[in-house]
Amino acid sequence: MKGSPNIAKTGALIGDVARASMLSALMSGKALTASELAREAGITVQTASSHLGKLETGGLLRVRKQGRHKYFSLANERVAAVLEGLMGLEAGNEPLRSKVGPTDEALRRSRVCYNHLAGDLGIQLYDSMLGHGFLEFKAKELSLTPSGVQFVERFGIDIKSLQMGRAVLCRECLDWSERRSHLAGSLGRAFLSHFERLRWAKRVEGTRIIRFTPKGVKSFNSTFSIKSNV
Amino acid sequence: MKGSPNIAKTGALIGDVARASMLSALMSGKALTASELAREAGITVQTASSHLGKLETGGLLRVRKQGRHKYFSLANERVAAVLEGLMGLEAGNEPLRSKVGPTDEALRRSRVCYNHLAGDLGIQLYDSMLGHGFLEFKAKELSLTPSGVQFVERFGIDIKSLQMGRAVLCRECLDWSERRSHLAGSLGRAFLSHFERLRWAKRVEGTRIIRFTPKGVKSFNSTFSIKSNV
DNA sequence: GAAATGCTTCGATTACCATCGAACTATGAA
DNA sequence: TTCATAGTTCGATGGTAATCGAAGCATTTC
Repeated sequence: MKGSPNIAKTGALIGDVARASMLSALMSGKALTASELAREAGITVQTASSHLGKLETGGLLRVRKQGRHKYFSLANERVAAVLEGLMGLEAGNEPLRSKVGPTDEALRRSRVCYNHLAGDLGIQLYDSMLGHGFLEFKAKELSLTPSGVQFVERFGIDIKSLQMGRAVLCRECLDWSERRSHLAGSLGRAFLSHFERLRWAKRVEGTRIIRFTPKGVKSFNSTFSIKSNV
Repeated sequence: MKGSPNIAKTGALIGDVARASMLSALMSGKALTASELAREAGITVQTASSHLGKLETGGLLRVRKQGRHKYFSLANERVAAVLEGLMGLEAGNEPLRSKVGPTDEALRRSRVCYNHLAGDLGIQLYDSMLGHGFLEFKAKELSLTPSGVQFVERFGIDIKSLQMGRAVLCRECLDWSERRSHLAGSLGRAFLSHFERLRWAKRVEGTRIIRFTPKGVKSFNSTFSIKSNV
C-alpha cells in the first residue's frame, strides 16, 4: 500500500512522550521557547533541541528566531486539528475515569485550542452563530453572512483587518470532548482575544483551561442568547 | 501538561512502518485477515500478530473472529478521520513530487475512504447535494432534507433501512488531497456501494483507487448535475 | 572586552522494541 | 484420525533512537 510510510513518519514524531508533551503545550497556541518546552517535557535542553529539530523538519512546528530566543509554535491549524483528533480517540477509549477530576471538568467546559475557544462554550458559540444565520455553509466552506459581519462588528471585533490578513476567516475544528465542531480561523481567534480583553475570561497559566468569570458567563450567554440552564 | 502521554501512545502505534501499512490498507474499509495484513506490510505473521494485538488494545482496530480467520478493521470512523488527517499533513509538506505519478493522480480523483467516496468526485457529490438543498446543516449536524430523502430514494437507495441502523446517517469527512469535506456516514457508504452495484465504478484490487467507467462518469455527472468541464 | 544566557553539536550509554525461527493451539478438511 | 491452514507465544538478536555530559557557537548585557 502506497503512502503508508508517510503517516508512519509523523506518527513516530508524535509518538514520543517528550515530543507529545511539547506539542500538547503548544496546543494553547502560544509560542514557546526551547527551554520552556524542555521544562514542560521534563528533559534537558540538549534533548529538547534534538526533538524540536525533528519536529520542525517534520513540518509540525513553525519557528521564529528572535534575538537569542527561538520561539516554537504549531505549524498550522491542521496540525492542531490532527492533535485534537488524536486526543479525541484516546478520550473515547479510556474506561470512565477520564471523566472525573476537576481539571478535566474545566477543560471540557472551556479551553483554548490553538488560540480559539474550544469545549462546551466553544460549541455553544458556534451553534449560536449558525442558528442566528451569522455563519453559513456556502456549498463548500464556512463563511460569515452579511448579518454576521454586522453582528461581529457591533460586538467590537475589527472584521476588516481580519479580512485583510492571509489567514482563513472561518474554519471549523472538531472537538474531542464533545463530538462536535466549533469555530476556528482568524475569527475564532479574534473572539477569544476579545473575550479576554473584555475580562469575561482568563487563561489559567500553564494549562489550556479558560476560566470565565460569573459576569463573563452572563454576558456570554446574553450576547449569544443561550439559555443559562442548558 | 496533562493529557500528553495519551497522544504519544497512539502516535507511537501509528508511528511504526509496518503498523502504518496495515492501517493504510484498512483505510479501504474492507476487513482483512491477519495474514493478508502481514503480506501487505511485508512482515511475517508472527510479527504481524504482535502488531495487531497492540493496535487492538490501543483501540485503533476492531476484531471479528470467524472460524479460524480473524478479521481486522478500523475501530470506527474517527480513527479513519485521524488517519486521513495525518495523510493530509504529509501531503502539504512534501515538496511537489507528491503531485506526480499516475497512481497518485487516480487517488486524487476518486478513492475509497472507509467505504465511502473520497477525492475529487467525492467532493463534487458532496457539493452537489448541499447545493441542491438535499443536505443541510441543522445548527449542529449535517442532515438530509425531505427533498434529499426523496432524491436518494429515487436514486435507488433504501433510506429506511439506513435510518434503522445504529450508524450515523450523514457525517462529513475531511479530504487530504483537497482541503474540503466530503460525505461520510452510512449514506456515504450506501452511495459508493450503489455506484458499484450500478457498475459505474469498480475498486482497483489492492489499492484505494476507485475507477469510474466512462459511462459511469457520465451518469454520475448527470445525476448530480455537474458540468463535465469543471 | 568579559560574563551570562539560550541554544546546538558531538559522543557514549542505555533501553526499548521490531523482527524472526521454533514450537504451540485451534479450527477446518479429507 | 490425520493433515493442512490460521494464528499465537516464546526467546534470542539486532538496530534504532532517546538521553545526557561536555564542549562549542551566538547573542545580549555589563
